[in-house]
Amino acid sequence: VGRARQTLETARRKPRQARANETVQAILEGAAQVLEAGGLAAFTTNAVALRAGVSIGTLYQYFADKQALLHAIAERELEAVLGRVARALRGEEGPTLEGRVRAMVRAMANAFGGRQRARKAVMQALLAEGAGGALLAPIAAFLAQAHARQGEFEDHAFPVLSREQLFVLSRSLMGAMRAAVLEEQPFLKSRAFEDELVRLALGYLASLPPLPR
Amino acid sequence: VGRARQTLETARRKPRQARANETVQAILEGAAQVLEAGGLAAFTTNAVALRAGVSIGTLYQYFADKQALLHAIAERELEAVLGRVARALRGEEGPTLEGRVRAMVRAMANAFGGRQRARKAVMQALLAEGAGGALLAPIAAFLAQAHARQGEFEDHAFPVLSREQLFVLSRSLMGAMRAAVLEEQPFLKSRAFEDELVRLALGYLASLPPLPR
Amino acid sequence: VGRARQTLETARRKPRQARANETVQAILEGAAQVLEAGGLAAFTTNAVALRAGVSIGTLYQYFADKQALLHAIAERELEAVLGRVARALRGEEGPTLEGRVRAMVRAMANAFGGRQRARKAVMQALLAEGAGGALLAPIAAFLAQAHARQGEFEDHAFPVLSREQLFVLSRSLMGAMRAAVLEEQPFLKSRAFEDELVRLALGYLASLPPLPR
Amino acid sequence: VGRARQTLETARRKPRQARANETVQAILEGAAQVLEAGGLAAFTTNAVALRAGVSIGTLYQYFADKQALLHAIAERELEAVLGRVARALRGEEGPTLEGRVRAMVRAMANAFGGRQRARKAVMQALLAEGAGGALLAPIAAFLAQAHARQGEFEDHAFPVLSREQLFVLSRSLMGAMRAAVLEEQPFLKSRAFEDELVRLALGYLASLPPLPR
DNA sequence: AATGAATGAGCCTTCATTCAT
DNA sequence: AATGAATGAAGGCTCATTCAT
Repeated sequence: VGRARQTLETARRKPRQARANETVQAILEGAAQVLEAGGLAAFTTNAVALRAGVSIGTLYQYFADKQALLHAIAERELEAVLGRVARALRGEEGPTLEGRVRAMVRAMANAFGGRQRARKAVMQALLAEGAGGALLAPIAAFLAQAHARQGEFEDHAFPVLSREQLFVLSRSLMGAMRAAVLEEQPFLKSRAFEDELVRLALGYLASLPPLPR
Repeated sequence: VGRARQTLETARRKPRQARANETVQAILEGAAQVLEAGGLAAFTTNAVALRAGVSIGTLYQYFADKQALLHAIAERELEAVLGRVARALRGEEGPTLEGRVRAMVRAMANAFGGRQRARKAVMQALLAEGAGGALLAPIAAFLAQAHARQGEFEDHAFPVLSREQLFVLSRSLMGAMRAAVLEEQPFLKSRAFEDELVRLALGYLASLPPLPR
Repeated sequence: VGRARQTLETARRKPRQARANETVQAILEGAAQVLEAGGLAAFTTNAVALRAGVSIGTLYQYFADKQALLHAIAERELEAVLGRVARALRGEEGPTLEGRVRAMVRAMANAFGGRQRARKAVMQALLAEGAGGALLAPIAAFLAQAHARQGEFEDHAFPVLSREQLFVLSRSLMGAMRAAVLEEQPFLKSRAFEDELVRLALGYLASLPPLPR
Repeated sequence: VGRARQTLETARRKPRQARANETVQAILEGAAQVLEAGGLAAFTTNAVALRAGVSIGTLYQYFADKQALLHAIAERELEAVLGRVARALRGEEGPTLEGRVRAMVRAMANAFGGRQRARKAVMQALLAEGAGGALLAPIAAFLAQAHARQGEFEDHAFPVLSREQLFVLSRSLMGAMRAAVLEEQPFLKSRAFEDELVRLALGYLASLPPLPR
């Protein structure tokens, strides 16, 4: 976003920055392709540069190191997903709790533009350095605030969730989805699968004690 | 030489295997220690050999390559866990559905003898090569057969689960646990966390339609 | 284009040269600063351009390569020193032999405007390519001519020096000073150090046989 | 020397160490050759390994990094010289002050087995990291203690030297010799040159005030 | 005259694996 | 059965230099 924004703001003033932006995009795209094609093992800076059609030196002009590149690609994809997830949770695609959860599930299932291996690799890499939490932060945040925004829900009382409950709810959903990705389950984007995920979330919420601390 | 050795083979087999077994155990233990101490990044074959007190050559006498070592260590730990998980599911530590689920959750949470970093590293490594599914096989198997063994449950009607339902139930549980490990959550072995996992499973089961196909 | 430009050449030369000169000075100053701040290791053409506030392309418009830049900076500083050294040797700051030697030593010790690290780095770089001798040429020249200019000295008979004697006298003085710079000795500019250098030179001269060949 | 000794001591016990020792020597020799042939610029770890006839991996098995290799080569050569310098200063090759100084000068002039470029390169490298002082430590130490050992000298009263005097005496000698090396002066090992260096040292000592503080 | 994006050769270093002893 | 010295492919990264604009 930072860079994309810059392009818009200063495109006129510094035509050179336009080229730079193209290069950055090419690198990110190349990185995603390498990841998709060969997973984390094939993800070398040289391979990315090659695929992106730039020199290795150019790559390092824009990304401090390999990790930075990984973060950038994660961010790029995440940005796209999170926008849709946020809209879903805000109820813009259906006001009921179920509607929101369903929309969110759908958005997550379609993350990374369908590049499952790349998605998998990025996940692994981020988890490996302990930055995996960031992927879920927005979802956790929504759930954490849901109680306070009780009024928004037409059909459901939303309990305050404890730390552990929050964790279990978000991670179990993600876990199921992640497993479907990693195991390349054919039903990943099916309605039946989506139904079960929604049921899992709603069933869990329904089973919570009426008056949690 | 080959023949002469063969002649002695039977006589020496026992003691040889004993020594060999010790060596293998030493290597596996060393591997677990290296993993625990430095994570996957420190997990080099040389480091393992050093920690195990054997030469690198010896290590390769027992393990074809690094992956084999990793699989062996995973297997060793898995074996220990799976035994307890199976007993839990069989109802040997409490006949109710909740009791079984709870015992299973507990067994899983205590896997790897408490060596969380090693557990995390092994998980990562196995996931990286797509072998992660193996971790869930026994649980999936149990759930798949639960309906058929309806009689075993004193307190609960156990529905037949569809493919998607089976998947969601097992993977969401594992996913939550996995995330707790990978994110090094402090509450991994807490009672509160255990409660929520049990609730997740039971809540999901309870939310299933009365008469599934 | 080439011709058209030539037509204008004379008219614009002055202002152009003025700007160009500013740029060159900025680059040289930036180079000195980089050298002083980070030594030879930090002395990259990009770093110099950045510090000088010009683009890397501009730097290369004025300096063929990194070495040329280094030579230029050495020359710039040398020019300043040599002027003072020459005046010292000419007796303009004290007519006696001791006075001249002392003034020379002082001038050398204050070279590079006190930027010791930069001085050290330049020395290293020049020595590395065997151009170190240039630093001493003027001094050697003076000594070589001193006998012929016997009349200039009020207090001392100045012997003709053999090739080896000339060499030893000049290089030992420089060597001591150089070492003080490279080892970053705190006493570099102290009076005590200066005294000893003067003593070294005078003591050596006094020990020469009365009638050298 | 340390390693050579080990070979003799443990040659029987650990034949493998003999091979290792050979390798180390080969690497050091290769390093010296590379340095001699192409100076510091050509001194890459790959070049050294190639010249030494070992793989790059082997090189790194014995030397932590490039610097360590440089230090080792410096140490190896230094050890050889310092032994002779020490003997000279102890008076074992002539009891008079002049005899000692002369023997020392000669030992230094013959340092590095005549490999001047290698010597130069090593000097530069060590100076570049501020470790240059070590090269002179033993000489400085001798001079520093000479006064206390007054009785050893049959022909000379040896004054106590101040820090600055010690520095000037040792560095000027080294400086002249160094310059002769770097400028590849033909008289480097001539008697005439040696005479002048001795004269420089003795002349300086003679010019010191009779009763220094 | 100036810019700065792009280049790519080449450097240092790691580590899985082999094989002679 | 064990040893450990040796190997070398491969990776991350730097930086002097070029050239289209």
